[in-house]
Amino acid sequence: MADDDVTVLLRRSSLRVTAPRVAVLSELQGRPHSDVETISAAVRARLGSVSTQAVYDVLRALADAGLVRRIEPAGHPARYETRVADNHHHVVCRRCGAVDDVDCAIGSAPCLDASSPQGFTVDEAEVIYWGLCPRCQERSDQDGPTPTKER
Amino acid sequence: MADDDVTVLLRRSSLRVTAPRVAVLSELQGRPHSDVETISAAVRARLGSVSTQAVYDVLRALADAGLVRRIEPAGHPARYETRVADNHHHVVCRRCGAVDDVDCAIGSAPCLDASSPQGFTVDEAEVIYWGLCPRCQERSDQDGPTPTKER
DNA sequence: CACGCAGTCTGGAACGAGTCAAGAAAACTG
DNA sequence: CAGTTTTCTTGACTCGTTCCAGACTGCGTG
Repeated sequence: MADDDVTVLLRRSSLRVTAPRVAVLSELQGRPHSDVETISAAVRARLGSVSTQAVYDVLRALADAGLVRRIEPAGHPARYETRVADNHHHVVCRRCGAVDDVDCAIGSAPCLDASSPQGFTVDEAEVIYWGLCPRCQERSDQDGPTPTKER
Repeated sequence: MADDDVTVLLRRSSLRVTAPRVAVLSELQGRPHSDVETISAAVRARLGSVSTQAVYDVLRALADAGLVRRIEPAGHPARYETRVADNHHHVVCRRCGAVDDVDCAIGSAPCLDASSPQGFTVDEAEVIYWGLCPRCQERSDQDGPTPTKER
């Protein structure tokens, strides 16, 4: 997606159009499920120098505006993705933390009715599948036993 | 559950029976979904003094042995529970972090088949429902608008 | 098209949860 | 019980993330 389109996206959410924002959003399109460090590196490669703080701020602004979704798999730093319109879930590799999309097994969001437990008001059902990515499956066939729950 | 029973549990998993372990496990039975701090406090009230580190170590040992399950809701410290035999899920309050059990919507574990996405080997489907607990619903009716995604 | 200010960015300090390391102190083994 | 192995204590430290104060800037207004 061209930077122009990203600009339109930002404007449409009444967010100021700044270089860091354009860069973050644009880089994120090409690298779904990146963590802050990866994003920072990409943004810096493009703009020269951007503070880590700015990246955090931008990501928060984008997330608040609904342009970006934050994923926080237990035991791994947060990831971000731009695929935000639909209701999909994620597979996370126990060993290397790789993340991939999984289309919703059931239907529309929240895709599972929690049977209104204990008076809670539920507005989102988050599903995370845990397992091993292809690459790590290979590795564990060779060296050593399957990792246990890890840490 | 009496400490004797807890002792048996530990032995059965070939874990050494130490005061901190008995205390942690036993307190956890009465307080499901406690975080480390709560557990430490309870254990100290019972034993006098136990280092935080010991609590972490004990919890890890128990988790590795499968006597305890660790829950890590994004943005909240880890919680622990002793209900491990069945396959159930959790509701988490966006505002106060309260956790409650939800019986599995579908069937046995993993209760949702990830349609074997991108070659991942899936061994667990984790479901977290996000919402507001009864108490926080009240509070938000009064003071101020519903919290957005929080943070 | 200069002005002004809310909204952004920089750099650095600070924080909470959790981990690592080394030695002292217990729990099983025979 | 003496020996061996595991666990607990203490304290320093990492990592991801947030907070703060001040400098800077995109952009609606006059």
